[in-house]
Amino acid sequence: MNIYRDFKSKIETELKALDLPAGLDLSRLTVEPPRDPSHGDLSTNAALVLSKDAGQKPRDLADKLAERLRQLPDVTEVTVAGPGFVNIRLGEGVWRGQLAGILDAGTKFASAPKKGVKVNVEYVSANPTGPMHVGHARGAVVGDALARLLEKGGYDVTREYYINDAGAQVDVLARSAHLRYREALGEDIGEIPAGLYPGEYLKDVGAALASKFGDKFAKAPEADWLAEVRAFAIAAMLELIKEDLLALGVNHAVFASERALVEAGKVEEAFKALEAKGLIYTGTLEPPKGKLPDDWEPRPQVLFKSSQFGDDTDRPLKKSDGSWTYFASDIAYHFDKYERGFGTQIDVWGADHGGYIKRMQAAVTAITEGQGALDVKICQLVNLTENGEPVKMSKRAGTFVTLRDVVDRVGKDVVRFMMLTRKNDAALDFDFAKVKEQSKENPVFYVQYAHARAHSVFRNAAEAFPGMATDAASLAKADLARLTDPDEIALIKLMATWPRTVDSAAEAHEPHRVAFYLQDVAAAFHGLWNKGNSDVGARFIVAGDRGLTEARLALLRGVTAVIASGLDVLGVAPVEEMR
RNA sequence: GCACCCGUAGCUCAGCUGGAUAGAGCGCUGCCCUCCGAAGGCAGAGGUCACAAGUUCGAAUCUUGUCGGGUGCGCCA
Repeated sequence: MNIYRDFKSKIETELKALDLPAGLDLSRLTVEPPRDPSHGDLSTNAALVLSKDAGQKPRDLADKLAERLRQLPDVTEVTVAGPGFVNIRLGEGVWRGQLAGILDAGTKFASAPKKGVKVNVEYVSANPTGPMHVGHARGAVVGDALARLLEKGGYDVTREYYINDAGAQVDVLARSAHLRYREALGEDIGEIPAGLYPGEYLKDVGAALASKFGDKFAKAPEADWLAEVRAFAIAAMLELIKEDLLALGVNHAVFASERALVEAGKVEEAFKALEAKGLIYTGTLEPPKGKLPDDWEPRPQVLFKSSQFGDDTDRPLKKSDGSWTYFASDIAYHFDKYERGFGTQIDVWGADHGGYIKRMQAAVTAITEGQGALDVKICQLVNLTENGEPVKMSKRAGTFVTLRDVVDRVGKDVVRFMMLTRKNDAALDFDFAKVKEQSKENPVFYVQYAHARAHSVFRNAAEAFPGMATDAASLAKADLARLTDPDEIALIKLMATWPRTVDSAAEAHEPHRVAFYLQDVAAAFHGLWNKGNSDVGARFIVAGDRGLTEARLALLRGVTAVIASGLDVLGVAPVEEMR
């Protein structure tokens, strides 16, 4: 249920009855809560948007529309304001009905009907060469919350992880693991040579290799063991990564292997598809302006005409030794996703990949002939601090903060919520001390506290009114007409915008909006609560008035449902007590 | 040099894809607990939305330019 959407279609119906020219463009028509509640409950810009095509002055058109809207049931007042806004006020019964609907639907309240649209969200996709660090956490949370948000918005979502297991870095991994393997066999390997991964986590892999292969590969030339050791090490690293992701509550349905893609000939296929469209040629790129790389020299390369699709320059698909670039296999991967039915694709990348967006979108447009759409969400850096002091991170000094460290220290719910308190493309501060603080400065606490506070009332109600049922189904039968306080109605109105929030956040691919919405709901709730401090009659539990108490508990039930529903989108568990 | 992101209250940030008098937290000032959790709330002060043009009924939001900050920039993934 979405009251704003319902009224939009009602308004469209009334517009049709106004005898306006046919074929009006209604795409810009909006029905939303006005910023200033004193203007009304709903506001539409219909007259402003349509006046030109309708050949009427906005105010005249607005007056005619207003006259018709006044006839609708539930509408108590319609006014025309400003340049031609039509403001509608609804009876309180409508809002109480919204609350009843929330109690009925519970956490499913804002779940949109299935759209039958497949969306692929690819996120994390960290190289399988070691455990994940904090930098990966944000992408993991943003991607996962986005997937949950889209599901709630009615999309058919697939969560995917692209394993970069075909490049040079996994060969380095294999060599590093082989060294640890010799170490496990008792050899003194000394210092880890530069260029190899020094991490301790590879010791386990070395030991496992030793028990699996014995000394079979100890003295063998690299060509004999590279493929086997590489596959073994990659598998081990993926297990590590999956454990870390699980600790964060992140679970991908599909792990797509770059190597498998290459071996299946998909890169070749994608290349030929582009070639057939005349988008491949051999040429020499202009040198980059400004600082030239030291070893720059002009070279002919196999290029894709990405500049025809909005990119700044054409991009190479093959290295000079004839092998594919990473870009080439990435095109194949995105084409593969398209062929698997994903017309809408979303990638969540780290900030350092910003320069890669245009070429990837160009490639998707080209190879799907404009049918596929790729949105890329870039996650900016997370600045870790402890009481305001930056946490220094250095791989060499061993002060490297892994994702697991952070989750173990503050818990997955705190990490998840905090990562969503900023737009993904803005940098984020994460202070170890602050995120555990129990005060209103800490948004995680503030929202959880609201949920817990409401539950404390349910617990206390049983004492004040023995036998009173506080479950949603029972409270739905309460006489909601007892809710007359303007702040109570205002809270219901805010809850009624939850489906709207889901829709718009899902459409914009912006899960952070949910986190902000929850803070608004929590604030409205805390405000209502505090009215009870000075005015005993304003409390939720009113001694001697069972009916009023039931009605207010119904309101609280609605609040907990909306908060729990919102937290669920973020992947955060609601708490009922905070002792 | 080019591209992308950013510039909103003293500070940290929202702003519902163009709407009406631009919001919240922190900090500052003044209030509210014999009482459901004060781990909270109420009120006040604080703004040329970096700047300048443009688009239109209407711009923090879209276009262009300028200034300031960040990131990236031919065979790394």
